[in-house]
Amino acid sequence: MTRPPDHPLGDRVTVTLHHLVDVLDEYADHLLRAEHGVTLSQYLFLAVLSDLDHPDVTTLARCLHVTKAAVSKRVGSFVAAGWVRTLSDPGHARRVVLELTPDGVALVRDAGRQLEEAFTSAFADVPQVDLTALHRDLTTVLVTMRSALAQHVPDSPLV
Amino acid sequence: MTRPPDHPLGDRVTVTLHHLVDVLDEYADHLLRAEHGVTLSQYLFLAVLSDLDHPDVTTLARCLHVTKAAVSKRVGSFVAAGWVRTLSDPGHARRVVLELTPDGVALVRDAGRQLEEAFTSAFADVPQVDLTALHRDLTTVLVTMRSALAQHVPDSPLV
DNA sequence: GACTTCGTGTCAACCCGTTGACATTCGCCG
DNA sequence: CGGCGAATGTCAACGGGTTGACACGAAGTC
Repeated sequence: MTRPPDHPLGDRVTVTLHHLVDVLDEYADHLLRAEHGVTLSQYLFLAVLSDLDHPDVTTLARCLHVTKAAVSKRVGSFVAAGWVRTLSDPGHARRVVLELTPDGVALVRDAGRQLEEAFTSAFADVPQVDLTALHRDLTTVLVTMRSALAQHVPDSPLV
Repeated sequence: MTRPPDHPLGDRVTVTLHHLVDVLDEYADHLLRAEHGVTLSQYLFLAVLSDLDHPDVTTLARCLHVTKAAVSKRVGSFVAAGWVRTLSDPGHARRVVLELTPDGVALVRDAGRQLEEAFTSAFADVPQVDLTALHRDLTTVLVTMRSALAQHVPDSPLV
């Protein structure tokens, strides 16, 4: 331990949070690759799309918390993989409307269910902590930090 | 809400965790850019380097939880910015040893202190939750999920 | 000394994100 | 009708990550 008293990487809680989401993501990513041949990033794209009703590129980008350029670049590979179809709005020539193919719907359904089961069974191995209370506290911290962010960075896409 | 009962994105807690780290990172990134002209990613590179004693590329990569190729590519820009120096091990011709310049040391010290202050003051605005207990519970969940990950992905860099 | 094996760093190709610029289209208003 | 601002999607250039291949040096073995 080079410097025990002052930790240079921000408060320790932030480090633990990062580690936790890294582990959770790696776990989900491995399950999705092995069982469904998709990346976690790809699954999230399709899952968010499945919750929307024929969004355009801009709307999907906002819901994914990324830029429209990022979505625009990825659409091609999803269409090539057979999970997504692009439609054109007859009333708005520049709009590109997105929808899942039947294959995409099935993938999101099956992968989502399996992911749900895996995480609930994994979380069941932590009886010492009250997950509902933990979630509530995390939400409280989140809203506080979000307002703190809004004060310092008013035009952030996360607020 | 298209599907209220079953959430396809894994348990809600995971979503909240992602949002929280996103907000925390954005907050830190904005502070570092405005006050010190560095990205959060750049600061983390330098801060981890500052905690090690003349590591080589492979060692720093392991501590950053990235591949050595990722570190190898970034070193050049850090040297060009004047924060990092590269040394060569006289007893090991292929090793590239890294160290901070005085500028790099000062940057990590100043930015780290300011980051620490900002986060402690922000967390002080959440008196409703016991941060120590929250941290303890998060750590408990982390170790459980890490062992769950180790069971499914034995050769993961995170375990 | 020659051989194999391992460790180390670099490279190319790719994935995925950003910003800034751009052409096109929509919609409003004079 | 004409013009002009806002919205939309795409592109190039870049930051930063990965994997797989590779060249080279270190080290043990025959």
